[in-house]
Amino acid sequence: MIDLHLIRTQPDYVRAQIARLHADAPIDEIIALDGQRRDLIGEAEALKAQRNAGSKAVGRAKDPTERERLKDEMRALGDRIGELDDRLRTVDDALLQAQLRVPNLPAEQVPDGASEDDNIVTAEIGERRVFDFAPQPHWDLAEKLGIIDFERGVKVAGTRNYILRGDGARLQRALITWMLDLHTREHGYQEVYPPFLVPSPMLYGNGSLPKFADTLFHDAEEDKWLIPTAEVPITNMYRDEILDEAILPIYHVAYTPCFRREQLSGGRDVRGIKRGFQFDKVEMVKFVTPETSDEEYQKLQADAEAVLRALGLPYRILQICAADLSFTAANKVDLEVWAPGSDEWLEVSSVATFHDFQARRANLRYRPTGGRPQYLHTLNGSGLALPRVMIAIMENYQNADGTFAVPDVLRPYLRDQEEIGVQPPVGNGARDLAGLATVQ
RNA sequence: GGGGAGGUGGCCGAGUGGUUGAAGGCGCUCGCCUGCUAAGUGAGUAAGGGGUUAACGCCCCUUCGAGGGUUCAAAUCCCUCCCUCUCCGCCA
Repeated sequence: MIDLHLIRTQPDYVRAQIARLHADAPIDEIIALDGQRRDLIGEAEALKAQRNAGSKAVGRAKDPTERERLKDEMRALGDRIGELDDRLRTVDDALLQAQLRVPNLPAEQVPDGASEDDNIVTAEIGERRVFDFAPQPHWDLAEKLGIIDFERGVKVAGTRNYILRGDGARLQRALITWMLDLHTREHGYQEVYPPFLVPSPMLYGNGSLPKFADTLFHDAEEDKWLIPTAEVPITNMYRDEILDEAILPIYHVAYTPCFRREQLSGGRDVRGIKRGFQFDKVEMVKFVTPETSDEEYQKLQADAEAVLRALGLPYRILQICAADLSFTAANKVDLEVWAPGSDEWLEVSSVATFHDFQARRANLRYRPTGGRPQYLHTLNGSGLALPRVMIAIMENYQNADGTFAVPDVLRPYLRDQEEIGVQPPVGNGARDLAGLATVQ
């Protein structure tokens, strides 16, 4: 949410910023409701002060007649207060609903633009490899090697599902462990392992609700949602708390699966593992003071880039323009890795700063030394999204014979294995079947 | 899933209808005092919202797990829900 006081005092500024987003927001409605709300509060509170004083007088009153007279008076007052409170509740709720629909305002330095076509490539890092053979897309390569089983994934779970097998599964596990180690050992993050199924307020807190309900998986029985990103549980970890300034900044990193009801679309995007209903991600989340927020944003981006650099993958940085900013972000860059087999840039990280937008929704505050509590700033960035990193490794490190090399940094995590080749057959003997029989 | 106990301020812990926004203690802050420290001593020490002020501040409302109800008046009584502890059951 953005500051109600800002909307009240500088509505034109707010409207102008929202225009930059090419978005709509119920600013007039909010201003009207805010006015009604404050009028009602003033009225109700004056009556409450009267009733509180009157009720004390009842307790002190000696004379029974006088006592009854006061009680009648207070009863009448109570009825009027009840009416005002009912109206206030209605107005409050409408105001909150309207506020929840207002997107975050873009940071000053975010460039204008009309659509995602106006995003700006600010840097391209690393050399794109020149192949002396035609690089395969990962869906062919991985299937031939037997490390991704598309057919059985679909059989088990429906379209856009796949099963990683053998070294495919190991590679992803190695990547996860290595990324977590990198961020915890070298970038100062604390690893956390959060719940994947959370109730609605958490999604309002990070800004996924109410706008993106149709892209989330919901369990009606428990009224809980599968997380679309680790950002959801982590951002809410400190909700309703007032943190000591001394403990900020807080850095967390987590590995979780992410669940998204992607809108089905035809074409290339359905091939391979680029886009699924479930994918794994290592996510970084920061809680910082407003003063350090810009600096922390730069560092966060560097932390995400460090993963790609260490893997030796060519990537580019995309500054997102105002029109393409997500609902919650004040500023955002995407990191896109080059996939030579698929012949496209793949978004593997989104690094965003939210200023106090999420903090207001989730009630995340800190107490400046000697001062009054105030909202802190949140930031997050993928570090990184696993399937697309897998794609990039397979496609960039592939050999002419259809195998591919393991990037140096991952070898210690794969028993020094140097390349991934055709997987040996499975289930081929009495040994395996005998083993299976004893498994519970 | 079933039974029992309980959820009060930064922490511990009183408090079963009215001067209790909440005793007492601990912690913390500022001051006094004592060569230093410890001890002692005085004062202060929740959040949110509304109003007022140039500002410091002042006034008012709300909040004792959450929501609803009874009452002139609720931390205190009633209902629903959530959470914690505990016994039993079940279970990776």
